Amino acid sequence: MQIHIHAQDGVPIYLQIVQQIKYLVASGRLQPGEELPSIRVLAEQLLVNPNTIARAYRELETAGVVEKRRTAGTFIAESGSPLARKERLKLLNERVDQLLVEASQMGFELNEVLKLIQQREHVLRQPKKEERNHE
Amino acid sequence: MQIHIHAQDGVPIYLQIVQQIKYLVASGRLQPGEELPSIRVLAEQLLVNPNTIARAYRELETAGVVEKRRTAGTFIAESGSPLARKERLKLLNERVDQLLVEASQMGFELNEVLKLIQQREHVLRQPKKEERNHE
DNA sequence: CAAACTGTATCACTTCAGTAATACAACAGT
DNA sequence: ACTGTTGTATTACTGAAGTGATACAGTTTG
Repeated sequence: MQIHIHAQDGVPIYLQIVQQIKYLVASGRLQPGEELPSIRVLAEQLLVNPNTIARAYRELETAGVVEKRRTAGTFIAESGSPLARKERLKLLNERVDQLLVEASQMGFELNEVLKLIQQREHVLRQPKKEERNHE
Repeated sequence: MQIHIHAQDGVPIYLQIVQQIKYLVASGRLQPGEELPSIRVLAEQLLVNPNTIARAYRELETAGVVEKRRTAGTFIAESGSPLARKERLKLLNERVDQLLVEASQMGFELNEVLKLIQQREHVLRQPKKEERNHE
């Protein structure tokens, strides 16, 4: 599994991991049921403390992205997050609000935002080999 | 100017101020050229240290929302942020990506996201007196 | 020029987020 | 049962973020 840590990006390591795994799942490059590297293995690979990986995995589990089986390992969860639709909608609403306020601040029109979203969605759904610059 | 601080929300005071002022500008309730309360006055009103307000105003100035005139006060900036379009697009792209990944994680389809955005935009653009629950 | 107002700068205190070292507990396979 | 693998828990260090006390530096205006 390809995960890259950018040391002094300001973004904490465990969060970089969380985000990248979410990307991988969202784009289908990690499939439900698939096993993730064990905490220690990934820790060694990325040269960080196992606790840091453990934390990332814990967050991913809370978010419903991943499922931990006691002594067997960590796996991509079967379906989407088990949160109630109402909860999810509330969360999504907050995100959308943030986005719209920022966009408005930056002087973008609604149409531009919508167009941009369709473009990015397209990119996310059809990840080609060339296209992996996510920063 | 109506700003409310929720003490232990986890969100730092200066950020709450920044966000609320951005909302007020984005929704047109604060107009370009309008003067903000002086640092000390707002500090007293909100019962926080003047430094905290100063910080909020500084961030807003950096973001291009606000303009400080040495000894005259702080005012809503005339036009949108002066950032180059390219910069703004890059920022917006990041936000959009985040949103889409989260939405996908939560099991939402593109159409639902788009619809939601149009709803929220409508709310932001037409703020009625009754409609000021932004949390 | 003194008083009253702007925003600014410096420094110190406190808390907490991020990370690490290290020891623990459960299960699988030989 | 032993060994090696999981993930877990406890504790401690460190640096940065958030806030505050307090002093500074320009304008305006009486």
